[in-house]
Amino acid sequence: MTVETILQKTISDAILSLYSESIDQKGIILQNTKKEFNGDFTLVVFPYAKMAKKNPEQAANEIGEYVKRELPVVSDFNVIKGFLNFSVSDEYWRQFFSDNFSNVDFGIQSERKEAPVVVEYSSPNTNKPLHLGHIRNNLLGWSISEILKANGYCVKKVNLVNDRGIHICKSMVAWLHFGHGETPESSGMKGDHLVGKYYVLFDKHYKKEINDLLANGMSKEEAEKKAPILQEAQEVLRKWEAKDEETLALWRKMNAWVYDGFDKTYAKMGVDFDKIYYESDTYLLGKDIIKEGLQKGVLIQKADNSVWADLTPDGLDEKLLLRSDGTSVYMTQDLGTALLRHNDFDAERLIYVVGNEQNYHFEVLRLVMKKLGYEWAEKIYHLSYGMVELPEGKMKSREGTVVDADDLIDEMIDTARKISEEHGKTSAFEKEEAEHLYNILAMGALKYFILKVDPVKNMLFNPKESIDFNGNTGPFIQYTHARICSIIRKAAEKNISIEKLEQFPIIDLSAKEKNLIKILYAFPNILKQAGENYSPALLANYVYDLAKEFNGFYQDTSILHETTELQIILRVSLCRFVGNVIKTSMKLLGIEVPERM
RNA sequence: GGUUCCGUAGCUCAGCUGGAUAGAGCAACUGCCUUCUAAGCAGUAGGUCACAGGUUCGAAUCCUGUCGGAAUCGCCA
Repeated sequence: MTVETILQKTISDAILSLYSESIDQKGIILQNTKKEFNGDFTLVVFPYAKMAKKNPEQAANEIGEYVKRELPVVSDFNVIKGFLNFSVSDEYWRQFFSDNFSNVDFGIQSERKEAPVVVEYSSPNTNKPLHLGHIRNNLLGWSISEILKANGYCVKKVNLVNDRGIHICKSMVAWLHFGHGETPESSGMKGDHLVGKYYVLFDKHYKKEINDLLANGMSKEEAEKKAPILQEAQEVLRKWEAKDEETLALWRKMNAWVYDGFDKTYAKMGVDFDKIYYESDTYLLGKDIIKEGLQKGVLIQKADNSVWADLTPDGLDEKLLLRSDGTSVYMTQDLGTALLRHNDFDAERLIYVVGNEQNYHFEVLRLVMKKLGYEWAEKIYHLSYGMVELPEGKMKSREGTVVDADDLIDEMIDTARKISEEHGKTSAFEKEEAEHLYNILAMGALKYFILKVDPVKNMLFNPKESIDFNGNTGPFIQYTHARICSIIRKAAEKNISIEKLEQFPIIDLSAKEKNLIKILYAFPNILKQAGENYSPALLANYVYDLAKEFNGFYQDTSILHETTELQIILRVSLCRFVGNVIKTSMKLLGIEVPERM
């Protein structure tokens, strides 16, 4: 039990005994006392003062007296206007500190919850390489999965690869026309980039054909449909659906190239999956559900045989679920895969990490599922995230303003190398060790930069200026960790053993030490909130605050000097604690922390 | 036009379920490397929390409206 829960309970008792009002202890909200005031936890008493029909100050004093009398851990209290500030005894903080400082799993929930949480993320198309938008998706999906695991959930990370459809056929057609048998081996290109190259070539050629047709007097709309290369792609799609062996062989070959490329990018980003679904296996799913819905009469069939869901009662419009020719649309498939996933995992929650351009889609998905009688539709949660914008505006593939994931990562590594060498940081490093460090720093900078922003918000990414190594950045936190490791190494050289903690209670904590301990104390709660809100940003901003606070402490405290051995032990232990929490937080964000840099 | 989301310092972002004097970083300016790593620290300056109403002891936070920006409203995925 934490002090907060004990305080809540006692306050609840106090209100009951003083004012005969019963308030659930969970409804008693405590906040951390602001730095400018004395105390550790603050109760805002205005609501209870009203209840007690007394003025706030009087009520605060009464509650304060009661709590101080009943709770030995509360050493004192003070009242300012309607704010009741409790001071928790130093013994409590020291005890908390010595109980937890060496716990590498501090804050991690060890009790396992039974039902899994399924997190779908990444979900790439196989016709082009991953770009900056995918990076946000992948980092968010991976990190939130790890955060949920740390909160005791059994998490299944899944990827639904969109491996079929007109887009991949476009790449195939272009490759047949212009490829001359080019392969990743023959060209030295990464497979996904190679296939992407042909997708771009297709588009170029397609545009040219449209222009030619326009020049011949055809309408724009017609030209877009009649362009020969597009018709060819559509023919390839028909052949694919008819399981034409030659088409399938090419499709398999080119997809294999792409997967090979994706795997490399995923590995660089450090993300992984427990299960991969392929749309080619699932794209026919969902039709049965629709039929069932028709029989139940919750869906409507129009004269042309197309099937619709009427969502006007829910404030939306009508949504197509089956085309007039009986083929399925995106929504049909998603209905099917949702059911499949529910059956596969019997999950407590189905999380989809998908961009906010699909907010409407998921709203409809949930509503239709419910209409069809699947109560578990409420378990579907769309973890929606905003777009990544560039200084020039939106990323547009046609205008070539897309930031390629692999290019960006390489560029980051170059930057890390350049800056590190300028600082002369790695002159003593072996070459291999230095390269490894540049890698860690580059990915740390990139990941932290993206994860620290609230997912719902669109974010701006300036490739030239945004990725920095100073200030609120990944490398700053990594740097803090490296210095902590350095202190612990030096302490070991001085034969300072931090195991002698039973001696701690006789040492007074300085204000700065106490402040750090209070920040550390908050970690489990932050972790829980990050899980509940599906927001790695919460954790990222917390760990920055911690690192910043530690740096201030580091600067004006002689951790290893000019003091008694016991004080040194205490401070080194504090370093250990801060280091552990930084390491854990960063790990959950997917960021490695080096021991020296 | 309908719906949803966003709007906080010059720029990029925090601000937990309403609480005390709105916080960081970057950029600018001042100091600090003989002392555990200066990728750092301390400080100065920078705000009508888009705007207007409302709710209440109390609003950046909740409600309504207005103005800006984004997304979406395809028999594309």
